[in-house]
Amino acid sequence: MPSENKTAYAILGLLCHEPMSGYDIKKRIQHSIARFWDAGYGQIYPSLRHLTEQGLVTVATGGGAGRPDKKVYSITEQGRAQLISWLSEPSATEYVRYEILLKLFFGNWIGVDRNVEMIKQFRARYQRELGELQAATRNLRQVLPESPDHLYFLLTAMFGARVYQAYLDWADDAVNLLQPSSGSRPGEIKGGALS
Amino acid sequence: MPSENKTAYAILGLLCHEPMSGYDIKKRIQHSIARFWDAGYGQIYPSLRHLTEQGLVTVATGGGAGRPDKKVYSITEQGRAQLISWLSEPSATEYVRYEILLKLFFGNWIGVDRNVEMIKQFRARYQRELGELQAATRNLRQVLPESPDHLYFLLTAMFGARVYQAYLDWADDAVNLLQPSSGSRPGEIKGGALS
DNA sequence: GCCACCATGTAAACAGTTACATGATTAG
DNA sequence: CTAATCATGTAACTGTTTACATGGTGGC
Repeated sequence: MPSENKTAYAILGLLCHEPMSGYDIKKRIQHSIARFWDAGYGQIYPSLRHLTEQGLVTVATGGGAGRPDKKVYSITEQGRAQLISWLSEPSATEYVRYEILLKLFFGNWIGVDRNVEMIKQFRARYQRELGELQAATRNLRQVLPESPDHLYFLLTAMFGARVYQAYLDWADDAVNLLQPSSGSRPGEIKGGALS
Repeated sequence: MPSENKTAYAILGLLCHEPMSGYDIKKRIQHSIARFWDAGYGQIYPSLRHLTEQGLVTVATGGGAGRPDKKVYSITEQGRAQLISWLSEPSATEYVRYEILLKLFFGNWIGVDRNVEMIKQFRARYQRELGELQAATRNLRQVLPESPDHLYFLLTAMFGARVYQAYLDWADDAVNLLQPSSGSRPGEIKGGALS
């Protein structure tokens, strides 16, 4: 998907908060933006080299006692300006790829039970994730008054919570539609999204 | 994203219903699976060639009066078997890329108003799409008793409706959090996803 | 005559994943 | 001693988008 390397902006954004190594960036991504924008080492290291060549970040090698090969990257004034400029532009439309829906769309070629099983697995996955997200959301809301810098993190967590909850609600609707026998009277569907 | 060409399975699935040209496939995708699995000509035509080479589909050139260069693709028994085998496998986890959340995550570097504006644009986009989806969903539900083959299409439409509604709800929460002044009392947030 | 739509494709660039390669340190 | 974690990177491959190229048909 050619655009202008959004992942590099993600890295720039993280470095805007504090200087870090590529390894640190990966970890930071993991428990912040990975749910909606993930990146592997195969993207991070080449991006850091590219950003360095462009003068948007600088490197400071070594330093840490006993581990001389650690490279700490810092954002430059130029990099900061570039990031802010990008942040102000309107964002591209969302890109999603739901293999489960693709399979389900052609679900009439396999048995109902197999489709139901797939949906239930999907549901279980996100029930777990929703639990974690809700805990994080509650936590962030509590500390908001003291540290308002967590506001934007909270917003993204809230997004996840809303969407994952929608996943669960849909999964329940779907199973009820496919297996009208188990649990609800035929034709009965609860929830407001259908009315 | 290496996997094993899921888009080819999408094409196979569409051809399983009825023989079509590459051009027809593109249009069919547009108003069926594009919301969760889109594909352009640059993927469709090469995929069709590949599928033909593998013997999963066959081509019938010409035929249509006055337009001799139309190629109609049909799925083979082998293709059908391959599709069904794939449908039965567990699906990979969902792949998403939300540029708006990436920008919002670094929202503290730009003004609150700009973030709010971005969220409102996001909201407007999906409000429109939700309207269309809900209309389609209502329609599909009505014709379900006569034509149960639309069941799986309905399920994917319901998914979209649920998720897009979640987008709208989140957008309202987010704007309220960022601008406590306009419309609601400070600290007040409606909706169940936060409690 | 022009524009929209039908219809097929290719090539280049870009984005992203996976597998590989290397080696130091630390906790059990 | 061995497993996990720290730490950096490359190369090959796959998937996707975009831009380009071509030409016919039908309506205004």
